[in-house]
Order: sequence, then structure tokens, then C-alpha cells
Amino acid sequence: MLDMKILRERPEVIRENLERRGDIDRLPLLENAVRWDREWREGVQDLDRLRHRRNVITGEIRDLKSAGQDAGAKIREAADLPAQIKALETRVDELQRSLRDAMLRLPNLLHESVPKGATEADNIEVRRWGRAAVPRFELKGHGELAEGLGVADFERGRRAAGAGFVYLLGDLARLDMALLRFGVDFLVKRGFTPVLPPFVLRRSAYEGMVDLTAFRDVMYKVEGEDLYLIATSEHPLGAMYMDEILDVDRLPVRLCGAATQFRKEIGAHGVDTKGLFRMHQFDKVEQFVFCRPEESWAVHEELQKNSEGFYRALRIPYRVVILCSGDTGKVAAKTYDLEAWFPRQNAYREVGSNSNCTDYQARRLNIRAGKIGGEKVLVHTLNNTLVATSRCMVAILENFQRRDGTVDVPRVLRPYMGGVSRIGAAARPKPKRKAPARRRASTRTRQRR
RNA sequence: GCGGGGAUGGCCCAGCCCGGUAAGGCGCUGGAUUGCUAAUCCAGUCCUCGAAAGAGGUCGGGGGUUCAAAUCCCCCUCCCCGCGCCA
Repeated sequence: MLDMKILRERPEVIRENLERRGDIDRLPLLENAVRWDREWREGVQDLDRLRHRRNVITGEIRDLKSAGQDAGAKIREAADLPAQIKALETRVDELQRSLRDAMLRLPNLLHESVPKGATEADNIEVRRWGRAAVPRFELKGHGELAEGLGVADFERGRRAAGAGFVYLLGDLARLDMALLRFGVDFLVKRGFTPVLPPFVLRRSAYEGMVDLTAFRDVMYKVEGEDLYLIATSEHPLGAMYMDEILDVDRLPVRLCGAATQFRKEIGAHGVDTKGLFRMHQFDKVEQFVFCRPEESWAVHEELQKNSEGFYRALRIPYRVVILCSGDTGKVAAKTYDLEAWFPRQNAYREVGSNSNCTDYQARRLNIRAGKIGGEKVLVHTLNNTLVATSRCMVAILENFQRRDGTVDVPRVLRPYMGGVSRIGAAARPKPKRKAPARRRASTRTRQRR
């Protein structure tokens, strides 16, 4: 939510921001908000005058009674005040609710460095890393490949839980866990505290993080309970310090959430839709930071470095784009996407998103920084995917696929997989005792050619 | 699931039976005093409206009774303890 002060003092800033985002549909919302705010303040003043009168008379009645005198006249004088107050209260409450609803729907102010643009196509690439190799042989689709290697079972996943769910088996199951564990260790080295959050949240906690409209569309609800499965660990991490005051000396708080995420809305476009790329359930390591306002832009770059460092460690080529004004999410002031190279799709595709939400989330969550009794200021919040395992595994299955249908495990992950260096090697017909060394070498040579 | 106890300002806690200005402590901030520190004393410490003076609100949430509700009545939520069930 935006600062009410901006609405009152500089509404043109909000209007320009909406125009920059190409969100002109919400301009009437802004006008209404300005009007409701003015009417609300007038109403509050009228209401306070009435309440003041009531309080004065009530005090007089109290004094008369305690002095043992007759208060009948005063009581009659006060008799019709409650109805008037009630009526005005109702009106003021309505105005306030309308105002808040409108405010919640106005997007965050974009940072000045966000390029103007309408759609995804206008996002600007800021850098690339690694060689986006074109395969020398026809890559198998990752789903087909994984099924063939016996490390994923989509059919049984569908049968048991529906489309969008899968059984990961053997080395792919281990790869998922290896990514999580490597990801967590990677961030712990950089000062993050690992957090295993609740995988469900109450509605009231959830409303601090997302809009009401999101519930129906993307979130799973536990039947008969006021609980929703988390769509990203950003949500429980953000809600963690709701209504709290964080010690300013202990900021920034760097949290590293490792959790399973559940999303109803997964769409169905692009190649290999039947696969791991879009799932109803996947695992993720998330960076989440609460910091002081003046340091959030530095932290934003820090989080970006972390994600890029992670993909470099895996040796997966990527590029970074800055989202244009029209493509930047409502709560973010600025967002970088990290797009990994997917050779089969012959494209860079989003695998992570890094947003500085400035004070927009914090205002709604009411998370402040300060000293108890001292001055308090809203914190800034930032979140950045370190790794969403499902998508990252697709990138691994595509980038490190060999001609023989096995897949190299990135070196840094091998210690987390009991030394397994290649997925599928064990599933293939056992080579003769003397053969393995030569066989591997020849495979490699062929691939290089 | 059953029984019991709770929710009051940043924290602790009184007030509730019996309606009439939410007391006190801790912490923190500022000031006074002071070789330093400590102690002591004074003021402040939540939200809203207001340029200010000031006013209003706030006792888990929502209704109700009343001139007046932390207090009485009704409904709901959450937390804690015990029992039950349980990895």
C-alpha cells in the first residue's frame, strides 16, 4: 500500500506512476481515493465534534450524580446523541473502507531506473553470462528424458494427484534436494538465516501479503480450516514479523526460506508443457530481506549478485533483464528477472525474480524499524528467488544432457548427491568391467565434435 | 475432540464481581542534577484528524444494553495448560 501522505500532498506522482505503468484503468480509482479521503477527513471531524459533546455531557452527568444531584435534564439532553453518532460512524466507516480498498489496488511507485515499456517484450537485458550453446544433437524434452531414465513419473503423478503433480524418483529426487541444500548453504555463507516456514497461512496473515483476488485464482485452501497453502515462501517470511517493530541495529534481517510451494494457476503454453516447467507444486529457496529504507537499493543488488552467483556455480548460462514499467508487478518498485538458457527451447526463460518492494509491503504488514520508544520507520522488504528447483532441474536436464541420454550433475551438487555425477548412468545397461573409462571418454569426445 | 485458564499501550501487569477520566512497574527518549558512571527527580513514550491550539479513538474481533462499557449481555477468533489421539 502507498503512503497516504502522497495521496494527499502529491497525487500527481501517483497518477504519473499509473501512466508510466500503462495502468490507466486505475486512474479513476485514484480520483475516487482522493475524494474519499477528503470526505473521510471531513466526516471524522464532524464525528469527533459529536463525540466531544457526548463526552462533555457524560462528564457532567457523572459529576452531578457523584454530588448527589439530579441529572435528569442532562440525561434527556444526551438522549439523541447516540443515534447521530451511530449514523455518522457508519458513513465514516464506509468511506474508510472504500478508501482502503482503493489504496490497496494502487501499485507501488516505480524506481526512476525502471525503463518505460508496455510488455515483456520491452524488458531490457542488462547482462549475460555463460555460453548459450546450441546443441549438436537433438535434445530430448526434459519430461520425456526424465521419464525414460526412470527418475520422474508424470503418469502416476496425474493419476494420484492430477495434472501438475509428479513423482520424482531416484537421482532426480536427490537432485531436487541437492539444489535445496546447496542453495541454503550458499546463502548461509552470505549471512542468511535458513528458515523452514509454515507451508500454510491463515487468511489474516495472508492478506498482509497478497490481494483478496489472488486467493480464488492461485491458492489452495484447506477445506474446513482457515488455512491456505503457500504459493511462495515469500509469503510466510513476509508475514513472520507482521505488526512488529524490528530493532534497527539488527537490520538488515536476511532470511533464506526453503519450502514447497503450491499454485493452482499454472497456465499451459510453450513447449514441453507436460513437464516440470510449470507445476502445481515445487520447491524453492527464497531470499527475503527486511532492511532500512536507505539501504534497500544496495541490498537489491546484493540479492541479484547472489542469484547470479548460484547459477554461475551450477554453470548454467543466463541473462538478467530489468522489467519494464508495464511488466513490473504491483508491489515492486523495481524487478530484475534472471533468465536461464534453455537450449531445447532455444530461449532464455525466467527462473527467478528479484524485487525491491520498498515500504509497500511493510506498510500493509505494519513492520517497522526503530528503537522501542524511539522514532520508527517502515522497513523495506525485498525478495528474490535463489532457486526454484523444478525449473532449475529443467535447465540442468537440457543444458547438461548428453547424446547418450544421460545428464551430467553440476559439480557443486555432487557432494549433496552422494557423489553421483551423472543421472541415468546407472539405469543404462551395465557396461563390461573394463569398459567404463573409455566409454565415458568417447562419449565426451563425440559431444565435443 | 473434551476440560480449564487467558488476550489490557514496546514488554509485564492492575482494573472486570459492583459501569462513571485505563492505575502501576519495566524498558526507551529528552531534560534537570552530577568529576565519570550509577542513583534520583521532571516530562514524554499507541493510532486518527488538525497549520496549531486542541479534539477524538484505542483494553483480541463483531454485535447489543446504557446518557456513559475494559467492566454487563450475545456471537466469534486466537493463545496457553491438562487429557485424548498421534509422526
